[in-house]
Amino acid sequence: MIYSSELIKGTLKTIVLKQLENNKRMYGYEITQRVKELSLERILITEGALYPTLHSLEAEGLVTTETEYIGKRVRKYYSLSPEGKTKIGEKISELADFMNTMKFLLDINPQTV
Amino acid sequence: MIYSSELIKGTLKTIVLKQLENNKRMYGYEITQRVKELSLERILITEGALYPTLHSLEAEGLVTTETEYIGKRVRKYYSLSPEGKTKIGEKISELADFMNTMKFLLDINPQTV
DNA sequence: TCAGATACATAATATTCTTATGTATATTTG
DNA sequence: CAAATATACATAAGAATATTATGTATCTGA
Repeated sequence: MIYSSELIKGTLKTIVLKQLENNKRMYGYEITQRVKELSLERILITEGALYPTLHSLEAEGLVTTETEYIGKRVRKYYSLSPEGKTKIGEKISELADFMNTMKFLLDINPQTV
Repeated sequence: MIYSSELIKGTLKTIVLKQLENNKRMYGYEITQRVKELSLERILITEGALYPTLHSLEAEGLVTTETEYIGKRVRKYYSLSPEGKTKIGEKISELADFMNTMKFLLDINPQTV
């Protein structure tokens, strides 16, 4: 089951920044594959969503980039900037808090996983 | 702290439908006030977001409406349709599942609340 | 009386997604 | 070895849905 896209809206930047926090340096395609794998195929980030998001994060100064060539193919690596490192902590706190509020609002009981 | 609007995107219909499940019959303004109260002022639904959403839910057949006059002032009550009752269960399941995936992706530890 | 709350609605604008398209290289498989 | 698939970037048109602003009107409390 793939999550409906509305759900992912609003969390995409957080997901991307978190991957960069975990892995130091990643390129776009790698992020989509990693998230697909970690989410057991349930979060599929399309290219049309990913690249504008990465460009936006760069414009906000939250990530920095380095372009490399692997053979003849270009690859653009992204890393968290110092501001990005601060931001990801804030975003995760806010999301965690929001999820607790949603659980309460929607009567979702904690699961024993 | 008010949640950033991006977070609420994608969950607004679920929040509204859940309130209607809990309270059988509510009008728009009442929903905004109830959600504001239950969320401890952290989820503020604006009118520009609420009314188009309610109209959309009606167009989808998930809610039915009755208009009443309280004195001279009109009030439009919303109730879940049978399809809406089914839908809210599905939406909450999906959201609960999504939140578990997000916790895992973002290394959010369960809180002892 | 008059400010603020109640109660609906819509329009212009912004954001951000989906879907489609474009370009190109690398790898796997029949 | 040819063709399909995967890798890898990017942008544009269109859709969905939010913000912000505006409009109308009634009710209530200080």
